[in-house]
Amino acid sequence: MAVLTGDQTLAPMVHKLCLWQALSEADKHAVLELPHVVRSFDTAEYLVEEGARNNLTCLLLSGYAFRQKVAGSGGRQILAVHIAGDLVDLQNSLLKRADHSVQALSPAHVALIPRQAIIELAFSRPTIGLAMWYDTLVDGSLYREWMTNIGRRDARARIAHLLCEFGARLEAIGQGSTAGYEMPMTQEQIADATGLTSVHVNRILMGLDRHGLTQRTRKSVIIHDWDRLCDVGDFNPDYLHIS
Amino acid sequence: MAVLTGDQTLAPMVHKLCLWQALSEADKHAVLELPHVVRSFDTAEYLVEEGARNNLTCLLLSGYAFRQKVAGSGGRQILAVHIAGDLVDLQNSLLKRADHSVQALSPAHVALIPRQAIIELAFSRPTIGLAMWYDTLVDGSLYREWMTNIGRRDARARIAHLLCEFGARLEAIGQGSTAGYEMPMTQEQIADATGLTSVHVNRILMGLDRHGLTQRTRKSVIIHDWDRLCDVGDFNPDYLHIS
DNA sequence: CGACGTGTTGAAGGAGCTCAATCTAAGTGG
DNA sequence: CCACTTAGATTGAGCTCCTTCAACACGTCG
Repeated sequence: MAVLTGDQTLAPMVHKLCLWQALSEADKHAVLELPHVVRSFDTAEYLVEEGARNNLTCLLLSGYAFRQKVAGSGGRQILAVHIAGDLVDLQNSLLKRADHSVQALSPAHVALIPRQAIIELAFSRPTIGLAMWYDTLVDGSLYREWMTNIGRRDARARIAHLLCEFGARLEAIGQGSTAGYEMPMTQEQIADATGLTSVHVNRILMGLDRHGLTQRTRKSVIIHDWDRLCDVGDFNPDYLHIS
Repeated sequence: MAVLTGDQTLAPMVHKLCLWQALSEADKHAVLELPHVVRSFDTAEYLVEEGARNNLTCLLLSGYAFRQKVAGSGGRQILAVHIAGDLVDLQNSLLKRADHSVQALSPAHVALIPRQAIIELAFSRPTIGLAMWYDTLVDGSLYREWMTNIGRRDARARIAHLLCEFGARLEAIGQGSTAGYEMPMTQEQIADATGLTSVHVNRILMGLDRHGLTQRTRKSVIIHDWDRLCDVGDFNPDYLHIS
Protein backbone atom coordinates (compact mmCIF):
# COMPACT_ATOMS: atom_id res chain seq x y z
CA MET A 1 0.00 0.00 0.00
CA ALA A 2 2.44 2.72 1.06
CA VAL A 3 5.82 3.25 -0.43
CA LEU A 4 8.63 1.20 1.01
CA THR A 5 10.91 4.03 1.91
CA GLY A 6 10.48 6.07 5.04
CA ASP A 7 9.47 5.48 8.61
CA GLN A 8 6.51 3.11 8.98
CA THR A 9 6.08 3.64 12.72
CA LEU A 10 2.79 5.46 12.31
CA ALA A 11 1.32 2.89 9.92
CA PRO A 12 -1.28 1.83 12.53
CA MET A 13 -2.61 5.38 12.46
CA VAL A 14 -2.91 5.30 8.68
CA HIS A 15 -4.71 2.01 8.99
CA LYS A 16 -7.12 3.40 11.52
CA LEU A 17 -7.90 6.56 9.59
CA CYS A 18 -8.52 4.52 6.45
CA LEU A 19 -11.41 2.90 8.30
CA TRP A 20 -13.15 6.28 8.28
CA GLN A 21 -12.04 7.85 5.02
CA ALA A 22 -10.32 6.71 1.84
CA LEU A 23 -6.91 8.36 1.98
CA SER A 24 -4.77 9.12 -1.05
CA GLU A 25 -1.16 7.97 -1.17
CA ALA A 26 -0.11 11.55 -0.54
CA ASP A 27 -2.37 11.70 2.53
CA LYS A 28 -0.96 8.45 3.87
CA HIS A 29 2.51 9.75 3.35
CA ALA A 30 1.74 12.94 5.18
CA VAL A 31 0.46 10.98 8.17
CA LEU A 32 3.54 8.78 8.25
CA GLU A 33 5.71 11.87 8.30
CA LEU A 34 4.15 13.38 11.37
CA PRO A 35 6.83 14.22 13.91
CA HIS A 36 6.78 11.76 16.78
CA VAL A 37 8.70 10.05 19.52
CA VAL A 38 8.21 6.43 20.51
CA ARG A 39 8.09 5.60 24.18
CA SER A 40 7.44 2.43 26.19
CA PHE A 41 5.09 2.27 29.13
CA ASP A 42 4.84 -0.36 31.83
CA THR A 43 1.58 -1.81 33.03
CA ALA A 44 -0.35 0.73 35.11
CA GLU A 45 1.87 3.61 34.07
CA TYR A 46 0.02 6.80 33.19
CA LEU A 47 -0.06 7.95 29.57
CA VAL A 48 -2.10 10.99 30.57
CA GLU A 49 -2.84 12.24 34.06
CA GLU A 50 -6.03 14.01 35.00
CA GLY A 51 -5.43 17.73 35.26
CA ALA A 52 -2.30 17.64 33.13
CA ARG A 53 -1.91 20.16 30.32
CA ASN A 54 -0.80 17.98 27.54
CA ASN A 55 0.70 19.03 24.25
CA LEU A 56 1.21 15.52 23.02
CA THR A 57 -1.28 13.11 21.53
CA CYS A 58 -0.74 9.37 21.99
CA LEU A 59 -1.03 6.71 19.34
CA LEU A 60 -1.06 3.20 20.76
CA LEU A 61 1.33 1.06 18.73
CA SER A 62 1.10 -2.11 20.78
CA GLY A 63 -0.49 -3.25 24.02
CA TYR A 64 -3.60 -1.96 25.74
CA ALA A 65 -4.60 1.17 27.58
CA PHE A 66 -7.72 2.38 29.37
CA ARG A 67 -9.30 5.67 30.24
CA GLN A 68 -10.70 6.23 33.69
CA LYS A 69 -12.32 8.69 36.00
CA VAL A 70 -12.46 8.57 39.77
CA ALA A 71 -15.64 9.51 41.60
CA GLY A 72 -15.57 11.37 44.90
CA SER A 73 -16.54 8.24 46.78
CA GLY A 74 -13.32 6.64 45.58
CA GLY A 75 -15.01 4.42 43.01
CA ARG A 76 -13.27 4.19 39.68
CA GLN A 77 -15.06 4.14 36.36
CA ILE A 78 -13.25 2.75 33.35
CA LEU A 79 -14.55 4.70 30.37
CA ALA A 80 -12.94 2.98 27.44
CA VAL A 81 -10.30 0.42 26.57
CA HIS A 82 -7.91 1.13 23.75
CA ILE A 83 -6.12 -1.35 21.54
CA ALA A 84 -3.23 -1.09 19.10
CA GLY A 85 -3.86 1.50 16.42
CA ASP A 86 -6.11 3.67 18.56
CA LEU A 87 -5.48 7.38 18.69
CA VAL A 88 -5.65 7.46 22.44
CA ASP A 89 -5.80 11.06 23.20
CA LEU A 90 -7.00 13.54 20.72
CA GLN A 91 -9.70 14.24 23.28
CA ASN A 92 -7.52 15.31 26.14
CA SER A 93 -4.86 16.97 24.07
CA LEU A 94 -7.26 19.07 22.04
CA LEU A 95 -9.16 20.12 25.12
CA LYS A 96 -5.83 21.11 26.64
CA ARG A 97 -6.72 20.27 30.21
CA ALA A 98 -7.19 16.51 30.72
CA ASP A 99 -10.45 15.83 32.53
CA HIS A 100 -9.58 12.20 33.12
CA SER A 101 -6.56 9.93 32.98
CA VAL A 102 -5.29 7.21 30.69
CA GLN A 103 -3.24 4.27 31.92
CA ALA A 104 -1.44 1.38 30.30
CA LEU A 105 -3.28 -1.91 30.80
CA SER A 106 -0.28 -3.91 29.66
CA PRO A 107 3.26 -3.04 28.62
CA ALA A 108 2.70 -0.73 25.68
CA HIS A 109 4.49 1.13 22.93
CA VAL A 110 3.19 4.57 22.18
CA ALA A 111 4.01 7.20 19.58
CA LEU A 112 3.77 10.71 20.97
CA ILE A 113 2.78 13.34 18.44
CA PRO A 114 2.71 17.11 19.08
CA ARG A 115 -0.80 18.48 19.16
CA GLN A 116 0.07 21.34 16.86
CA ALA A 117 1.31 18.99 14.14
CA ILE A 118 -1.95 17.05 14.29
CA ILE A 119 -4.04 20.19 13.99
CA GLU A 120 -1.99 21.53 11.11
CA LEU A 121 -2.28 18.24 9.26
CA ALA A 122 -6.01 18.07 9.90
CA PHE A 123 -6.64 21.43 8.30
CA SER A 124 -4.09 21.28 5.53
CA ARG A 125 -5.51 17.95 4.38
CA PRO A 126 -9.27 17.92 4.90
CA THR A 127 -9.66 14.22 4.17
CA ILE A 128 -7.31 13.44 7.03
CA GLY A 129 -9.00 16.05 9.19
CA LEU A 130 -12.39 14.54 8.55
CA ALA A 131 -11.05 11.07 9.32
CA MET A 132 -9.68 12.27 12.64
CA TRP A 133 -12.93 14.02 13.46
CA TYR A 134 -14.79 10.79 12.65
CA ASP A 135 -12.43 8.99 14.95
CA THR A 136 -13.37 11.18 17.89
CA LEU A 137 -17.04 10.77 16.96
CA VAL A 138 -16.73 7.01 16.95
CA ASP A 139 -15.18 7.24 20.39
CA GLY A 140 -18.36 9.08 21.37
CA SER A 141 -20.44 6.30 19.92
CA LEU A 142 -18.66 3.78 22.11
CA TYR A 143 -19.25 5.99 25.14
CA ARG A 144 -22.96 6.03 24.39
CA GLU A 145 -23.09 2.27 24.09
CA TRP A 146 -21.18 1.83 27.35
CA MET A 147 -23.52 4.23 29.08
CA THR A 148 -26.46 2.16 27.90
CA ASN A 149 -24.65 -0.97 28.99
CA ILE A 150 -24.06 0.30 32.50
CA GLY A 151 -27.38 2.04 32.90
CA ARG A 152 -29.83 -0.39 31.38
CA ARG A 153 -28.48 -3.93 31.31
CA ASP A 154 -28.14 -6.42 34.14
CA ALA A 155 -24.75 -7.73 35.24
CA ARG A 156 -24.78 -10.79 32.98
CA ALA A 157 -25.59 -8.76 29.89
CA ARG A 158 -23.07 -6.06 30.74
CA ILE A 159 -20.22 -8.51 30.98
CA ALA A 160 -21.27 -10.50 27.92
CA HIS A 161 -21.48 -7.23 26.01
CA LEU A 162 -17.97 -6.27 27.02
CA LEU A 163 -16.64 -9.66 25.96
CA CYS A 164 -18.37 -9.29 22.60
CA GLU A 165 -17.00 -5.82 22.06
CA PHE A 166 -13.46 -7.00 22.61
CA GLY A 167 -13.96 -9.92 20.27
CA ALA A 168 -15.26 -7.71 17.50
CA ARG A 169 -12.65 -5.01 17.92
CA LEU A 170 -9.70 -7.36 18.25
CA GLU A 171 -10.83 -9.28 15.20
CA ALA A 172 -10.88 -6.02 13.23
CA ILE A 173 -7.19 -5.47 13.94
CA GLY A 174 -6.26 -9.13 13.50
CA GLN A 175 -5.34 -9.66 17.11
CA GLY A 176 -7.93 -12.25 18.08
CA SER A 177 -11.33 -13.29 16.82
CA THR A 178 -14.90 -13.86 17.83
CA ALA A 179 -13.74 -17.37 18.73
CA GLY A 180 -11.41 -16.09 21.41
CA TYR A 181 -8.66 -13.70 22.33
CA GLU A 182 -6.14 -12.69 24.90
CA MET A 183 -8.04 -10.94 27.70
CA PRO A 184 -6.07 -7.97 28.96
CA MET A 185 -8.23 -7.06 31.96
CA THR A 186 -8.44 -8.37 35.50
CA GLN A 187 -11.85 -9.07 36.98
CA GLU A 188 -11.54 -5.97 39.07
CA GLN A 189 -10.99 -3.90 35.94
CA ILE A 190 -13.96 -5.54 34.26
CA ALA A 191 -15.94 -4.55 37.34
CA ASP A 192 -14.83 -0.94 37.04
CA ALA A 193 -15.75 -0.91 33.37
CA THR A 194 -19.23 -2.28 33.96
CA GLY A 195 -20.19 -0.54 37.18
CA LEU A 196 -20.10 -3.74 39.24
CA THR A 197 -17.92 -5.26 41.94
CA SER A 198 -15.17 -7.74 41.24
CA VAL A 199 -16.89 -10.36 43.38
CA HIS A 200 -20.01 -10.20 41.29
CA VAL A 201 -18.04 -10.17 38.05
CA ASN A 202 -16.37 -13.35 39.18
CA ARG A 203 -19.66 -15.09 39.81
CA ILE A 204 -21.09 -14.00 36.48
CA LEU A 205 -18.00 -15.05 34.55
CA MET A 206 -18.12 -18.45 36.19
CA GLY A 207 -21.76 -18.70 35.22
CA LEU A 208 -20.94 -17.97 31.58
CA ASP A 209 -18.33 -20.71 31.67
CA ARG A 210 -20.68 -23.13 33.39
CA HIS A 211 -23.33 -22.56 30.74
CA GLY A 212 -20.85 -23.37 27.99
CA LEU A 213 -20.75 -19.88 26.49
CA THR A 214 -17.12 -19.21 27.27
CA GLN A 215 -14.06 -20.90 28.66
CA ARG A 216 -11.55 -18.79 30.49
CA THR A 217 -8.01 -19.21 31.54
CA ARG A 218 -6.21 -16.60 33.53
CA LYS A 219 -5.21 -14.56 30.51
CA SER A 220 -7.55 -15.51 27.71
CA VAL A 221 -11.13 -16.23 26.74
CA ILE A 222 -12.42 -18.85 24.33
CA ILE A 223 -15.89 -18.08 23.08
CA HIS A 224 -17.75 -21.29 22.37
CA ASP A 225 -21.01 -19.81 21.24
CA TRP A 226 -20.58 -16.36 19.76
CA ASP A 227 -24.20 -15.98 18.68
CA ARG A 228 -25.57 -16.86 22.05
CA LEU A 229 -23.06 -14.58 23.78
CA CYS A 230 -24.15 -11.70 21.54
CA ASP A 231 -27.69 -12.52 22.46
CA VAL A 232 -27.00 -12.56 26.18
CA GLY A 233 -25.01 -9.33 25.87
CA ASP A 234 -27.57 -7.59 23.68
CA PHE A 235 -24.64 -6.92 21.38
CA ASN A 236 -25.01 -5.31 17.97
CA PRO A 237 -21.71 -4.20 16.44
CA ASP A 238 -23.17 -1.28 14.47
CA TYR A 239 -22.07 1.24 17.09
CA LEU A 240 -18.43 0.35 16.42
CA HIS A 241 -18.83 1.76 12.92
CA ILE A 242 -16.29 -0.73 11.56
CA SER A 243 -16.82 -2.04 8.03
CA MET B 1 -20.90 41.96 18.39
CA ALA B 2 -21.98 41.00 14.87
CA VAL B 3 -23.10 43.46 12.25
CA LEU B 4 -26.72 44.41 12.32
CA THR B 5 -27.59 43.40 8.80
CA GLY B 6 -28.37 39.86 7.80
CA ASP B 7 -30.13 36.88 9.27
CA GLN B 8 -29.38 36.36 12.97
CA THR B 9 -31.13 32.99 13.24
CA LEU B 10 -27.89 31.10 13.74
CA ALA B 11 -26.56 33.49 16.38
CA PRO B 12 -26.84 30.79 19.09
CA MET B 13 -24.39 28.70 17.11
CA VAL B 14 -21.94 31.60 16.92
CA HIS B 15 -22.33 32.05 20.63
CA LYS B 16 -21.64 28.38 21.28
CA LEU B 17 -18.60 28.19 19.02
CA CYS B 18 -17.16 31.31 20.64
CA LEU B 19 -17.01 29.31 23.88
CA TRP B 20 -14.39 27.08 22.29
CA GLN B 21 -12.49 29.44 19.99
CA ALA B 22 -12.21 33.18 19.50
CA LEU B 23 -13.89 33.81 16.15
CA SER B 24 -13.14 36.78 13.92
CA GLU B 25 -15.99 38.93 12.61
CA ALA B 26 -15.55 37.28 9.23
CA ASP B 27 -15.83 33.85 10.83
CA LYS B 28 -18.97 34.84 12.70
CA HIS B 29 -20.43 36.14 9.51
CA ALA B 30 -19.66 32.94 7.67
CA VAL B 31 -21.46 30.91 10.34
CA LEU B 32 -24.53 33.15 10.21
CA GLU B 33 -24.69 32.66 6.48
CA LEU B 34 -24.85 28.89 6.58
CA PRO B 35 -27.83 27.68 4.58
CA HIS B 36 -30.60 26.48 6.88
CA VAL B 37 -34.28 25.90 7.37
CA VAL B 38 -36.10 26.52 10.64
CA ARG B 39 -38.59 23.95 11.80
CA SER B 40 -40.72 23.48 14.91
CA PHE B 41 -40.99 20.24 16.80
CA ASP B 42 -43.58 19.17 19.34
CA THR B 43 -42.74 17.48 22.59
CA ALA B 44 -41.62 13.89 22.00
CA GLU B 45 -41.23 14.38 18.27
CA TYR B 46 -38.10 12.86 16.78
CA LEU B 47 -35.37 15.16 15.49
CA VAL B 48 -33.30 12.16 14.46
CA GLU B 49 -34.38 8.55 14.33
CA GLU B 50 -32.06 5.64 14.97
CA GLY B 51 -31.01 4.05 11.72
CA ALA B 52 -31.86 7.10 9.64
CA ARG B 53 -29.35 8.36 7.12
CA ASN B 54 -29.34 11.99 7.82
CA ASN B 55 -27.91 14.78 5.72
CA LEU B 56 -29.01 17.53 8.03
CA THR B 57 -27.48 18.70 11.25
CA CYS B 58 -29.72 20.23 13.92
CA LEU B 59 -29.05 23.38 15.87
CA LEU B 60 -31.40 23.80 18.81
CA LEU B 61 -32.69 27.38 18.82
CA SER B 62 -35.15 27.06 21.70
CA GLY B 63 -36.50 24.32 23.92
CA TYR B 64 -34.89 21.08 25.00
CA ALA B 65 -34.01 17.80 23.35
CA PHE B 66 -32.49 14.54 24.49
CA ARG B 67 -30.54 11.71 22.97
CA GLN B 68 -31.45 8.14 23.78
CA LYS B 69 -30.71 4.53 23.07
CA VAL B 70 -32.97 1.55 23.69
CA ALA B 71 -31.53 -1.67 25.10
CA GLY B 72 -32.78 -5.05 23.96
CA SER B 73 -34.62 -5.58 27.23
CA GLY B 74 -36.72 -2.53 26.41
CA GLY B 75 -34.99 -0.26 28.88
CA ARG B 76 -34.24 3.21 27.63
CA GLN B 77 -31.04 5.10 28.37
CA ILE B 78 -31.02 8.86 28.02
CA LEU B 79 -27.51 9.78 26.92
CA ALA B 80 -27.56 13.55 26.94
CA VAL B 81 -29.88 16.50 27.28
CA HIS B 82 -29.48 19.44 24.95
CA ILE B 83 -30.40 23.03 25.56
CA ALA B 84 -30.77 26.08 23.34
CA GLY B 85 -27.62 26.77 21.34
CA ASP B 86 -26.48 23.16 21.24
CA LEU B 87 -25.37 21.67 17.97
CA VAL B 88 -27.49 18.61 18.44
CA ASP B 89 -26.31 16.34 15.81
CA LEU B 90 -22.94 16.69 14.31
CA GLN B 91 -22.39 13.21 15.66
CA ASN B 92 -25.12 11.40 13.82
CA SER B 93 -24.94 13.44 10.68
CA LEU B 94 -21.20 13.09 10.24
CA LEU B 95 -21.33 9.38 10.92
CA LYS B 96 -24.07 9.16 8.30
CA ARG B 97 -26.02 6.34 9.92
CA ALA B 98 -27.61 7.41 13.21
CA ASP B 99 -26.82 4.89 15.94
CA HIS B 100 -29.31 6.41 18.33
CA SER B 101 -32.22 8.82 18.26
CA VAL B 102 -32.85 12.38 19.37
CA GLN B 103 -36.23 13.59 20.60
CA ALA B 104 -37.70 16.93 21.59
CA LEU B 105 -38.15 17.21 25.34
CA SER B 106 -40.35 20.28 24.98
CA PRO B 107 -41.72 22.21 22.03
CA ALA B 108 -38.58 23.27 20.20
CA HIS B 109 -37.33 25.36 17.34
CA VAL B 110 -34.52 23.88 15.34
CA ALA B 111 -32.38 25.11 12.47
CA LEU B 112 -31.56 22.35 10.01
CA ILE B 113 -28.23 22.76 8.24
CA PRO B 114 -26.95 20.56 5.41
CA ARG B 115 -24.05 18.41 6.47
CA GLN B 116 -22.02 19.31 3.42
CA ALA B 117 -22.21 23.01 4.19
CA ILE B 118 -20.94 22.36 7.72
CA ILE B 119 -18.02 20.31 6.48
CA GLU B 120 -17.07 22.86 3.88
CA LEU B 121 -17.17 25.65 6.40
CA ALA B 122 -15.13 23.63 8.87
CA PHE B 123 -12.30 23.14 6.43
CA SER B 124 -12.38 26.48 4.67
CA ARG B 125 -12.17 28.27 8.03
CA PRO B 126 -9.98 26.25 10.39
CA THR B 127 -10.87 28.30 13.46
CA ILE B 128 -14.51 27.38 12.97
CA GLY B 129 -13.56 23.82 12.18
CA LEU B 130 -11.54 23.55 15.35
CA ALA B 131 -14.39 25.05 17.37
CA MET B 132 -16.80 22.47 15.99
CA TRP B 133 -14.36 19.68 16.66
CA TYR B 134 -14.01 20.94 20.23
CA ASP B 135 -17.76 20.94 20.48
CA THR B 136 -17.97 17.23 19.68
CA LEU B 137 -15.11 16.59 22.10
CA VAL B 138 -16.92 18.41 24.87
CA ASP B 139 -19.95 16.24 24.16
CA GLY B 140 -17.62 13.32 24.72
CA SER B 141 -16.54 14.80 28.02
CA LEU B 142 -20.15 14.95 29.17
CA TYR B 143 -20.63 11.33 28.14
CA ARG B 144 -17.68 10.32 30.28
CA GLU B 145 -19.03 12.17 33.27
CA TRP B 146 -22.46 10.63 32.84
CA MET B 147 -20.91 7.19 32.58
CA THR B 148 -19.11 7.79 35.84
CA ASN B 149 -22.32 9.09 37.33
CA ILE B 150 -24.30 6.01 36.39
CA GLY B 151 -21.56 3.51 37.06
CA ARG B 152 -20.04 4.73 40.28
CA ARG B 153 -22.42 6.94 42.25
CA ASP B 154 -25.43 5.98 44.33
CA ALA B 155 -28.92 7.14 43.44
CA ARG B 156 -28.85 10.25 45.59
CA ALA B 157 -25.57 11.45 44.14
CA ARG B 158 -26.62 10.66 40.58
CA ILE B 159 -29.71 12.77 40.82
CA ALA B 160 -28.02 15.61 42.65
CA HIS B 161 -25.31 15.58 40.00
CA LEU B 162 -27.87 15.85 37.23
CA LEU B 163 -29.57 18.77 38.98
CA CYS B 164 -26.23 20.50 39.35
CA GLU B 165 -25.32 19.96 35.72
CA PHE B 166 -28.55 21.57 34.57
CA GLY B 167 -28.05 24.49 36.89
CA ALA B 168 -24.54 25.13 35.63
CA ARG B 169 -25.40 24.73 31.96
CA LEU B 170 -28.58 26.78 32.07
CA GLU B 171 -26.80 29.53 33.91
CA ALA B 172 -24.19 29.61 31.16
CA ILE B 173 -26.85 30.39 28.57
CA GLY B 174 -28.77 32.76 30.84
CA GLN B 175 -31.81 30.56 31.12
CA GLY B 176 -31.74 29.81 34.82
CA SER B 177 -29.16 29.82 37.55
CA THR B 178 -27.62 27.77 40.28
CA ALA B 179 -30.44 29.10 42.45
CA GLY B 180 -33.07 27.40 40.35
CA TYR B 181 -34.47 26.82 36.90
CA GLU B 182 -37.30 25.42 34.90
CA MET B 183 -36.96 21.63 34.97
CA PRO B 184 -37.78 20.16 31.60
CA MET B 185 -37.74 16.47 32.53
CA THR B 186 -40.31 14.17 34.10
CA GLN B 187 -39.21 11.87 36.88
CA GLU B 188 -39.37 8.96 34.48
CA GLN B 189 -36.94 10.75 32.17
CA ILE B 190 -34.64 11.54 35.07
CA ALA B 191 -34.75 7.83 35.84
CA ASP B 192 -33.77 6.94 32.29
CA ALA B 193 -30.92 9.42 32.41
CA THR B 194 -29.52 8.07 35.66
CA GLY B 195 -30.09 4.35 35.23
CA LEU B 196 -32.77 4.20 37.93
CA THR B 197 -36.54 3.68 38.09
CA SER B 198 -39.02 6.52 38.32
CA VAL B 199 -40.30 5.26 41.66
CA HIS B 200 -36.87 5.47 43.16
CA VAL B 201 -36.18 8.85 41.60
CA ASN B 202 -39.34 10.11 43.24
CA ARG B 203 -38.25 8.95 46.67
CA ILE B 204 -34.82 10.49 46.30
CA LEU B 205 -36.18 13.81 45.04
CA MET B 206 -38.54 13.98 47.98
CA GLY B 207 -35.62 13.27 50.25
CA LEU B 208 -33.64 16.18 48.77
CA ASP B 209 -36.62 18.44 49.36
CA ARG B 210 -37.13 17.16 52.89
CA HIS B 211 -33.51 17.86 53.72
CA GLY B 212 -33.87 21.44 52.55
CA LEU B 213 -31.52 21.13 49.58
CA THR B 214 -34.13 21.77 46.94
CA GLN B 215 -37.75 22.73 46.58
CA ARG B 216 -39.62 21.43 43.60
CA THR B 217 -42.83 22.27 41.91
CA ARG B 218 -44.11 20.29 38.99
CA LYS B 219 -42.08 22.21 36.44
CA SER B 220 -39.23 23.85 38.28
CA VAL B 221 -36.56 23.42 40.90
CA ILE B 222 -35.36 25.91 43.46
CA ILE B 223 -31.94 25.09 44.81
CA HIS B 224 -31.63 26.28 48.37
CA ASP B 225 -28.12 25.11 49.05
CA TRP B 226 -26.04 24.93 45.90
CA ASP B 227 -22.80 24.08 47.68
CA ARG B 228 -24.29 21.22 49.58
CA LEU B 229 -26.05 19.93 46.48
CA CYS B 230 -22.73 19.94 44.60
CA ASP B 231 -21.27 18.07 47.49
CA VAL B 232 -23.99 15.45 47.55
CA GLY B 233 -23.77 15.13 43.77
CA ASP B 234 -19.97 14.96 43.70
CA PHE B 235 -20.25 17.73 41.14
CA ASN B 236 -17.26 19.53 39.70
CA PRO B 237 -18.07 21.66 36.65
CA ASP B 238 -14.66 21.28 35.01
CA TYR B 239 -15.91 18.58 32.66
CA LEU B 240 -18.33 21.05 31.07
CA HIS B 241 -15.35 23.00 29.82
CA ILE B 242 -17.27 26.26 30.07
CA SER B 243 -15.39 29.42 31.04
C1' DC C 1 10.34 -20.09 50.12
C1' DG C 2 7.42 -16.27 51.02
C1' DA C 3 4.74 -12.57 49.35
C1' DC C 4 1.66 -10.44 46.60
C1' DG C 5 -1.81 -9.93 43.09
C1' DT C 6 -5.69 -12.16 41.41
C1' DG C 7 -9.37 -15.36 41.45
C1' DT C 8 -12.92 -18.06 44.18
C1' DT C 9 -16.29 -18.91 47.66
C1' DG C 10 -19.77 -18.11 51.58
C1' DA C 11 -22.96 -15.54 54.35
C1' DA C 12 -25.56 -11.53 55.44
C1' DG C 13 -27.47 -7.11 54.38
C1' DG C 14 -29.19 -3.34 51.75
C1' DA C 15 -30.05 -0.26 47.82
C1' DG C 16 -32.95 -0.12 44.44
C1' DC C 17 -36.65 -2.76 41.81
C1' DT C 18 -41.46 -4.46 40.90
C1' DC C 19 -46.15 -4.30 41.18
C1' DA C 20 -50.04 -1.99 42.23
C1' DA C 21 -52.91 1.47 44.17
C1' DT C 22 -53.92 6.32 44.91
C1' DC C 23 -53.42 11.20 44.34
C1' DT C 24 -52.87 15.64 41.77
C1' DA C 25 -52.50 19.04 38.23
C1' DA C 26 -53.49 20.44 33.90
C1' DG C 27 -55.85 19.98 30.04
C1' DT C 28 -60.25 19.21 26.91
C1' DG C 29 -64.62 19.10 25.30
C1' DG C 30 -69.20 20.38 26.08
C1' DC D 1 -67.29 26.93 34.13
C1' DC D 2 -67.63 22.18 35.16
C1' DA D 3 -67.32 17.09 34.41
C1' DC D 4 -64.09 14.03 32.42
C1' DT D 5 -59.61 12.42 31.04
C1' DT D 6 -54.96 11.65 31.38
C1' DA D 7 -50.04 12.07 32.26
C1' DG D 8 -47.29 12.33 35.90
C1' DA D 9 -46.25 12.17 40.99
C1' DT D 10 -46.63 9.73 45.34
C1' DT D 11 -46.90 5.94 48.48
C1' DG D 12 -46.62 1.01 50.38
C1' DA D 13 -45.04 -3.75 50.67
C1' DG D 14 -42.26 -7.38 49.34
C1' DC D 15 -38.50 -9.07 46.91
C1' DT D 16 -33.93 -9.66 44.42
C1' DC D 17 -29.84 -8.53 42.48
C1' DC D 18 -25.83 -6.97 43.74
C1' DT D 19 -22.79 -5.44 47.48
C1' DT D 20 -19.91 -6.00 51.55
C1' DC D 21 -16.87 -8.25 54.32
C1' DA D 22 -14.03 -11.86 55.09
C1' DA D 23 -11.65 -15.97 54.35
C1' DC D 24 -9.12 -18.94 51.40
C1' DA D 25 -6.83 -20.77 47.00
C1' DC D 26 -3.73 -20.36 43.40
C1' DG D 27 0.12 -19.03 40.51
C1' DT D 28 3.94 -16.15 39.62
C1' DC D 29 8.01 -13.94 40.61
C1' DG D 30 11.60 -11.98 43.36
